Amino acid sequence: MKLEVQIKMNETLYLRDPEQSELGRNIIKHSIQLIQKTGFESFTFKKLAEAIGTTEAGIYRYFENKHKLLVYIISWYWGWLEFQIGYQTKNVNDPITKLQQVIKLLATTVEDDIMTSHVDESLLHQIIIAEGSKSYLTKHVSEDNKQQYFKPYKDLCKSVGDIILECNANYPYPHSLASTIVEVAHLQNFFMHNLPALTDFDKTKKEDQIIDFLNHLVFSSINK
Amino acid sequence: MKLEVQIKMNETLYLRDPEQSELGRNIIKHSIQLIQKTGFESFTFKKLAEAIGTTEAGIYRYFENKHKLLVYIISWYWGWLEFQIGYQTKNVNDPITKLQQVIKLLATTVEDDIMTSHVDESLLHQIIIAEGSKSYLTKHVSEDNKQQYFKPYKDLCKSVGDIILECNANYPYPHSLASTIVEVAHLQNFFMHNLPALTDFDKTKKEDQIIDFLNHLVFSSINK
DNA sequence: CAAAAATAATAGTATTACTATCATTTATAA
DNA sequence: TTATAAATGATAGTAATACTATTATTTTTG
Repeated sequence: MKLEVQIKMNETLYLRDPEQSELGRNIIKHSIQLIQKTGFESFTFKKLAEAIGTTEAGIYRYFENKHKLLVYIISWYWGWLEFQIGYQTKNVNDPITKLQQVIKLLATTVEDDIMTSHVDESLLHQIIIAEGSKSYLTKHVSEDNKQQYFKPYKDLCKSVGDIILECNANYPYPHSLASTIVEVAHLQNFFMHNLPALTDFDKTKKEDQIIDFLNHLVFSSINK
Repeated sequence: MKLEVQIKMNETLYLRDPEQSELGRNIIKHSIQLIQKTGFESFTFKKLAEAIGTTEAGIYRYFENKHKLLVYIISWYWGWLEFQIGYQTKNVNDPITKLQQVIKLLATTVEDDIMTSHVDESLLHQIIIAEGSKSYLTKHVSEDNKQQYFKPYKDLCKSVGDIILECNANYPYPHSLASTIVEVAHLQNFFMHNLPALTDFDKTKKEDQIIDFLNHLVFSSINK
C-alpha cells in the first residue's frame, strides 16, 4: 500500500478541488514547475495549459486567477512544512533543541517528499524564496486574510512562537521573532544566491551559514 | 533662494532623465501617488498618463516599462534615506547611539521632505513597505544587479554594516544583520498593519514597538 | 444504460504593454 | 529673430494577457 499525505486546503481558494482529479493534480504539478522556472510575473494560464496539454478554460474551472493559484501552492507548502516540523521534532523535549531543528528545517533546501507524488517540494521551496512574499504583498491582503488564506502561514509562525516561549516565557516579542525567523531564512537565501553583497555567506558552503546566523540571532535575543 | 536636494540616479534606469523636465517630474510625482494608492500590480502607464494629462507614449519616452520606473523610485528612496542618515547622525560619535538612530530612521514613518518638491517621501515609504521587495524578486535580478540597479540599497546596507562593526569589530555577520534590519523594519510594519497575528504590536502605538523589537534583536546579537 | 459531470475545442472581449507615425509646441543657438 | 532641433501631443496599431461564453464530446456514477 502506498501512503499519501494530504494537506487540507482552504476551500475558498479554488473553484474545484485540484487534489480530486488527474487534471487538477497536473495543474498543481506543472504550475510549480512553470512558476519556479519562469517566475510568477511571466507565468500565465495559457502557458500552463500548453504544458499540461489542456486548454486555458480548463484551468479556469479550477482556479479563478493566477494569484489564487499562487496562494494555494504557497499555503500548501506551509501546511506541509508544519507537518514536517511536527513529525521531525515529535520526540524532542528540550525547546532549545526543538527551535534549532525548526531553524534548520526552515533554512535548508528541501528534498522532494515521496509521500506527495504530484508536488515537488524542492521546487516549491524555491518558489517560497522568490515569490512567497508576493502572496500577501497586495492591495487585497486584508480581504484575503479574512478569507483565511494565510492561516497555514500564521499557524506555522504561531508554532514557532510557542517554542520561543518554551525557551523563555518572558521573551517579549515571540510573534515578531517567529515571523522574522521564517522570513529572514528565505530572504538571506535569496540574497546569498542573487545579491551576495547583502550577506556574509558564500553560496558554495550552502545553507549552514544561514543556520548559524539565525541561531546566533535568535538565541542571543531569547537569552538576553 | 530655494534649496533642492538632488539624488544622483543610475542613468540606465531611464531613457530620458525625469528630473530635467516638468513632465518627467510629474511622472515621478504621480507614479508615487498611483502606486501607493492602487498597488504596483494594477498600476499602468495608461492610468499614469491620464493622471498627469499626457499620453501613454509620453511616459514611454522616459521609462522602458513600469518595472524600471518602480526600481527608479525605490532606488531614489534608498539614496535619499542614506543622505538623511548621514545628515542626522553626522555629529554622533558613539556607534551604539548611531545604530539606534539608524534603526529609528528605518522604522519610523517618514515625513514629506520639503527639500524635494516633487517627491512625497511619506508615500514613498509606504511603497517601500508594500512593494520594495518586488524590485529584486524577479527572474532578471542578476542582470539588474550587473546594471547596478541595487547600488543605493547595497550602499545603505554597507553603511549600516559598518556601524555594526564599529559597535563590535568581531561580530561575524555584519552584512546579513544589516540587510535583516532594513528588511525586518519594513516587514514588521506591513504585518502590524495587515497581518497583525504575525507581530506583537498594536498599530495604535505605532512604530515605537518595532524600534524596541529591532533594538532588542540587534543589540543582544551584537553584544553577545 | 441514462443522466450528470467533467473536459475539450473554439470563439470572443477588454485590458495591458508596448511600437510607430506625424503634427505641433517649446527651447536653443547662430 | 529665425531656423532648427528637441520634446510633446494625438492617434493608430499589434501581440499578449486575463478573462467569459458556448457547444460538443468524453467520462463518471447512480
